[in-house]
Amino acid sequence: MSNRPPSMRDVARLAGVSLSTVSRVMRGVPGVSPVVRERVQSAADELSYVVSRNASGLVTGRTGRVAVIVPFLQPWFFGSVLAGISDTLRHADLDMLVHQVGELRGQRGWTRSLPLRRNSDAVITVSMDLSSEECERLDDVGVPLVLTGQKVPGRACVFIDDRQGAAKATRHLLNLGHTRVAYIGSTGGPWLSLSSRHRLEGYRAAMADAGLPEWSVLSSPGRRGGELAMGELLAEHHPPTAVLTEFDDMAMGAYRTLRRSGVPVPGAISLMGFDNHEVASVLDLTTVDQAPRAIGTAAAELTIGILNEDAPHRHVEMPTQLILRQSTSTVRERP
Amino acid sequence: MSNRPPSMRDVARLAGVSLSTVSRVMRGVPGVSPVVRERVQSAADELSYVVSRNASGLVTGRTGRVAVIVPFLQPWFFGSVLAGISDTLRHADLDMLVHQVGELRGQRGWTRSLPLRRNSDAVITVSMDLSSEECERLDDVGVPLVLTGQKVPGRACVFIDDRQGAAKATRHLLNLGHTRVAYIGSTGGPWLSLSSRHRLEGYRAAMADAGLPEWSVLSSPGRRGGELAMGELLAEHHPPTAVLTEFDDMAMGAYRTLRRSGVPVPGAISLMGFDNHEVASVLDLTTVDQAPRAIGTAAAELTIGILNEDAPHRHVEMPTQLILRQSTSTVRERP
DNA sequence: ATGCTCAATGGCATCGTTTTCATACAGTTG
DNA sequence: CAACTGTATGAAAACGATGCCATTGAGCAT
Repeated sequence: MSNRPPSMRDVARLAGVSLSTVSRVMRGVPGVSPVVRERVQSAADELSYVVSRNASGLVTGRTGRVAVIVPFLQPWFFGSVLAGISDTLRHADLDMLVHQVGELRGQRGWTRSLPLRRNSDAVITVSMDLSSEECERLDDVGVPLVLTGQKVPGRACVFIDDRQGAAKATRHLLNLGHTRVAYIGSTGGPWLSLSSRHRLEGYRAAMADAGLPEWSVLSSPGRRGGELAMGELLAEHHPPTAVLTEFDDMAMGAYRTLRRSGVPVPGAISLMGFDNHEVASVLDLTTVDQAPRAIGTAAAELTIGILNEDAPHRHVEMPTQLILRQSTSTVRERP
Repeated sequence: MSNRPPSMRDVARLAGVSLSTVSRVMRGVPGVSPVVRERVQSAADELSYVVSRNASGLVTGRTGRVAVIVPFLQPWFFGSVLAGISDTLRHADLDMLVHQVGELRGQRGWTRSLPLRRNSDAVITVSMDLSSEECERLDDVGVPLVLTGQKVPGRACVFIDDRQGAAKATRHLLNLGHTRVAYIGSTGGPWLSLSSRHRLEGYRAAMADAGLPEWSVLSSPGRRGGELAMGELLAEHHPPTAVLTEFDDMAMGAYRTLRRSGVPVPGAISLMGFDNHEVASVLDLTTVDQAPRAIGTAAAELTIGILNEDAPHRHVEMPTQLILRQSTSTVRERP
């Protein structure tokens, strides 16, 4: 293992100049003659020297890092958002610190347990659905805060219009001629409850507009919840001919129940999800896309904008898009 | 926005002690009376002070951060590995820096472009399938390197026995009475090529052991490749009665083709994947689990061990496990 | 009382940068 | 030739922690 990584002093010695000059060259600021600049550059290359963010950050007060807080890392969605964030931050020469909150959440003062303060220039939360109290706790860190997946007045946020997305989906089903359109939603989940509410509202609004009665079943979030909820619906005397679920994961559970019960999709029941899960295409599931990667990109851009003080707009609404596949079709009443 | 984050000096002043004492308390080292310790602690809490890793790292030479390098962030697999790493590192009070290499890979000297040097205490690569030259480049950073998803003699690695896993899967199909067992593999993928090779070898070995002819189709990695490959197999005069794919993603593509062609699974063809993708259960896909989260955990533990100098074992082989679901069954010849 | 030990605490140099200020030197001008 | 530019360069003081060494004072044996 190498003894000690080279310091700026080593570069200075090798190039025969002072520390200040090396610093100027490394930061690319003017005020160094081309000859010297060249000499310093090649000295640095020779030692394969890179500036210690630790040390420079100490002086500048900037760490060159952005902390990203996610509830969990496993679900598909977060990987996509992180991918967007990561790519965008790299171009601004910022590193990405990832904190998975997970089960820690709920413990009083989990925001404290993260070593954010002084260790990042900004904080991005991903679908954390923060309470205003939690927001304030994070404000306390003293760096800009950018939220995704929730809309809070006066704060920098990136979000989608869940209400509109769900309404769009519902209208798609209604346009196909369905009148008995049920909704499977989640309840009591550990996060996303705000988005849950909005999606349900969107469905309700669309149904009301069409003058049709709403029909919603709430279950535990996740695949299992979808399975159970669909079971309930099938047990009805007159089951629905179309079902919209709050997210693709629940749709997959519902799909499983349908397959096991021998109910043809979309023959007897049209099924729709929400999210455009990476495997929705495998199931040919009609769904609503929310472009998670683009959300990440937007959040990172917003963050960079704020850090550069040229903060333009603080609210970014991402579009949702209907993805039509094979799991929905016009209504065909069963005999 | 607050003026300036509190420094250790502020805490010291508030608690009426010296800098050294605060430092001792924050690091939890002995040599401070309980009374003072308590006083300092509450002063720190009041200011919601946390130590600056930047500053402490400057002195100790440790950054308190571990860099994780992944090819991409979107695929399900990486999220799971990261989840394992993240949780484990947190307990050791280490932060996780994530670098997505993505398209950068392949550019000469991509290892240089990452600001690793001096900015992390260790580097973990996830399924990067590094060449020995790339390894050396990373050694150059001067911090311990831990590889996952590949086995390199003399280096700290975490990996699974792909060969054995594929052989296990193949034998499962053979035990069900299948004799025409095909393999769908990937070719020319941007990464994972080593693991690809091993899985194919495992399949071949199992077939050879059973005295049966191998039958493999290589296609582009990913779902689309699976679709196409399965199309090819179905076009044969005597299609196989069982198909093993290199990974679940390809199995999903294959599954789609089968569904569209009206071939019942597992009625006419038994289908197996490899990875235990989070949605394999939705499709009731029999597969081989490689516990990505556990891989992450193991890699992080290995890293921590090395950092604490008590590095025990440098090679960790993770077990694979057959996950039996509904997509495989005993052979039933079609009429 | 005196000397000794040991735990608790404070002082200060140090880490590797940035930043401000001072200096040297070349070129221009009156 | 003196005074004034302005541009390169260097010296030194931060930044916020750690870690070594010195100091203090209490407890105890002599």
